[in-house]
Amino acid sequence: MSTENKRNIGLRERKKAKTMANVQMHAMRLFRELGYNATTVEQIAEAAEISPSTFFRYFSTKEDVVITDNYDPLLIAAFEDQPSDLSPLQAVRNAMLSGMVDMSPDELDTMRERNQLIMTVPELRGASLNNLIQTMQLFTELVAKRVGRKPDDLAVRTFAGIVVGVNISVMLYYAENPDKDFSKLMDEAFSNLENGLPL
Amino acid sequence: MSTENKRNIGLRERKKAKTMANVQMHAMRLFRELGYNATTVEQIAEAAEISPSTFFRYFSTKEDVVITDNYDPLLIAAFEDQPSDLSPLQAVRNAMLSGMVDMSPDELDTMRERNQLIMTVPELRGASLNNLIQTMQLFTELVAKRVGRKPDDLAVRTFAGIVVGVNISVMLYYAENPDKDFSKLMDEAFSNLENGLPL
DNA sequence: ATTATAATGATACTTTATTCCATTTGAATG
DNA sequence: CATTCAAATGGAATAAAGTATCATTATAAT
Repeated sequence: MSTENKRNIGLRERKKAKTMANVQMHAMRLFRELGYNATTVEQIAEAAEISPSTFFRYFSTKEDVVITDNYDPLLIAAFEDQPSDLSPLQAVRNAMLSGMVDMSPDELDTMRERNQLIMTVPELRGASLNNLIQTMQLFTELVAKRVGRKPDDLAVRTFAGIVVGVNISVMLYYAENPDKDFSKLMDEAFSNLENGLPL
Repeated sequence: MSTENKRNIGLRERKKAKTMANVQMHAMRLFRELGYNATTVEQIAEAAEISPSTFFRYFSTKEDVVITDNYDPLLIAAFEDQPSDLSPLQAVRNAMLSGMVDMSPDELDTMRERNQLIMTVPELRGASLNNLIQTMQLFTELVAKRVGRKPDDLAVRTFAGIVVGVNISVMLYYAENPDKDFSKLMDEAFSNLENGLPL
């Protein structure tokens, strides 16, 4: 190990990230043009100029090419940054919204298309919900820490489940109403929850 | 049409129901013994003494042999039976619990094993969550009707999402703690929600 | 008893996903 | 700059899920 080799951002890593993004881009384009099920991994691989085997090295399933994201670390950081005088619910709400406000129009567009595809295609919806549950388990840890309870406390679990439930309803609503503002919908949904579900 | 042919419970229908239950039984046994992924549809078909093609006529996917149930009609009926002076949340809570109290120990056992399998195997969890969303959409209609709002009202949607979220957390908790009483867990989780998530 | 309809089994086929191995490419070192 | 090492890649072979078709068998209706 020489003077500087801590950072993993050599040519190799940069190339991998580039390939990954490229594959996702072509995949989304093909899904848009042909439909998700009508598009084969072989076609995606060909469009991205890689072999099918390489595709599966980047994404372990066809679903993953749509599902894979890295919002969790950001979400965690945002949650832990929330002042401790906020209620857990307010902290979650702020954390979720903070991630969306500073998204470029381009990123918002990508997210919208992704959400529509995911919520429309059963396989993707299932995979995505599975993903949400992992996020939920992460959240359970964080919330437990914050309120000084154990992560296997049913109240903490229920809290995390409810947050996920709000997310699901908003994602579905947004898929049906893509012209609305996602962060506003999320904000509104959390408002309802904070106000004790006024129906 | 003769004097009596309204009821669809001829020999054919009875046989089908029997075959279906038989396939599910053998599938669950094999999944228990070999694991879900290590069990092939061919093995299930052989154990149940049917052909693979017949398997796919009963269940459109391998997942479906675990997921398929018919609780929705019961749940709907139970919800609509709730007195109108109850809040929507209380009505949902009662409806969900009413379905569980009169289950035989045998049925409870089956449900416990099913839940554990589903929550443990990613594919099944995804498929099951997808199913839950369908139930959620059903519920959205019912709640909207009950409170006199439209089914595309975000508040109604959020409410339904939250109910689903509670269910998810309880199902996961129950999979990890199979010795607890499922209906008690559900009751406790809804209590937390009604009390405004005391954390 | 006969005709019509529905369920079944057998076969062939497509696609997803996994595995193994030989080859290529980038990284690190003297 | 050449060489060595490790990682990424492509190609081929394989297994299982799921689909489509068609002949056969079982049930229902008259």
